[in-house]
Amino acid sequence: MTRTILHIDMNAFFASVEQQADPALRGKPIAVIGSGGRTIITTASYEARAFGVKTGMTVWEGKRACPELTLVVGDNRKYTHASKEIVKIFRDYTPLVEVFSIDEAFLDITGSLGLFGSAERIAMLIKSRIRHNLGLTCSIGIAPNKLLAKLASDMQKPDGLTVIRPEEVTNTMERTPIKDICGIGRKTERQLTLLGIRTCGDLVRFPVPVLKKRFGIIGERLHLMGLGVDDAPVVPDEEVEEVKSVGHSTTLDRDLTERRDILRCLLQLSEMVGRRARRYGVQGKTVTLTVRYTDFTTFSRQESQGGYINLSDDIYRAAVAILDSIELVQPVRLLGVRISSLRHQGEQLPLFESERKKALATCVMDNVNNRYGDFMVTFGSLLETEEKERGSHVIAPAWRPDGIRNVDVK
DNA sequence: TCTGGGGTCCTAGGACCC
DNA sequence: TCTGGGGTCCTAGGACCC
Repeated sequence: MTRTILHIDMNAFFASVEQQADPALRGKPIAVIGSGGRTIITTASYEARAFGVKTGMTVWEGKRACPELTLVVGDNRKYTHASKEIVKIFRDYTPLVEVFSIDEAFLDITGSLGLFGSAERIAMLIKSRIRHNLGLTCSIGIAPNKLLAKLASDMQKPDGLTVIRPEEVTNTMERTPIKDICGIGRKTERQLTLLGIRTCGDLVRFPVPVLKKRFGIIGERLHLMGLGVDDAPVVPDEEVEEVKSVGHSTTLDRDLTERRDILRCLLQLSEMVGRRARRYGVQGKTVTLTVRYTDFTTFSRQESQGGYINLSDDIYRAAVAILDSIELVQPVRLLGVRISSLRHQGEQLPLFESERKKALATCVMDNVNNRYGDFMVTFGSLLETEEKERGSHVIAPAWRPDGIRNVDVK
């Protein structure tokens, strides 16, 4: 049966939310950035894009492209709030809403067409309500599957509405560049280009066995992508799988060489990972430490623990143990801590008195921090840390209001 | 004055056990 | 006085997404 899928992509989401919140920013070139010393541009307003300011640029590059660029440090709470409001609107038209990221969603409206008339009408209603309630614009793609809907939403920006009808698929794909397909990144594009493949039309005509030999399992998928075929269902939030890992990493304001500086950073990261894991109610068996050197070479080392952990102190000890097994040969630019192989935490209290006390103290600390903000209460050694180095400068467009999802597009 | 941070999935090789 | 093979767990790295 033919499905009707909508993909909704908010236009310059973070920047638009900031412009709505502060009228003085409207109509101006602005860029939303992180709070760290070596941050990048997360989102540029359309006014800024006109000057060539792009996501991923350094602040300095952005300023060079557009000297009057206004920089705004991102505020996740604003975006989360806006995102939740938008998702509420989606749910008025179908229960099948898959929140793909903080500013993107797929809707399966196959069953809602009878009630609302047509896909275009639903799309127009959604656009007008988002504009009216939040002052934001979005681009919507309508197509028979997720791959094509996502492709369509990208075709007209900002404030676009693009339909790819089943009978138009072959024609559309013929001239679509492969890099426009969700799932074909820079590396794959380069490899395909070397094979003389530039459009989906080229991809479809290329022999599948050769693709399979070159790309393995992905090879077959690539062929289907080129055809515009995609059977992946829209998976509503309730059915989304459990989170598989919890991690934090940070690019330091300056490269570190001193062990005590590195340890302090690891403690801070371990605390952020632990607290989030405890909030999710999960424990991890594997701890991974990631290191990036000055010259950008990046590597990770992981170690399975004897049992499942989520106390900051336990994570910290594991991270330090891994650190001690490495010989650092350059100053450190980035550090990351992650736990994986997760399981749900049971209710049982630790067996030993000392462990029970540690768990209880952690719980009290979490409550204070959850209520009053990050790092109000924390380990003693963190208190020497500079104010600006503390806290979570997490600003990630892929971050989801409620947990994490499966990105699989097969 | 270079290059963020949150994730998922896949591959490949080694250890270990039967 | 032989050299197979399957299953599982673990580790490292890379591609991709927003």
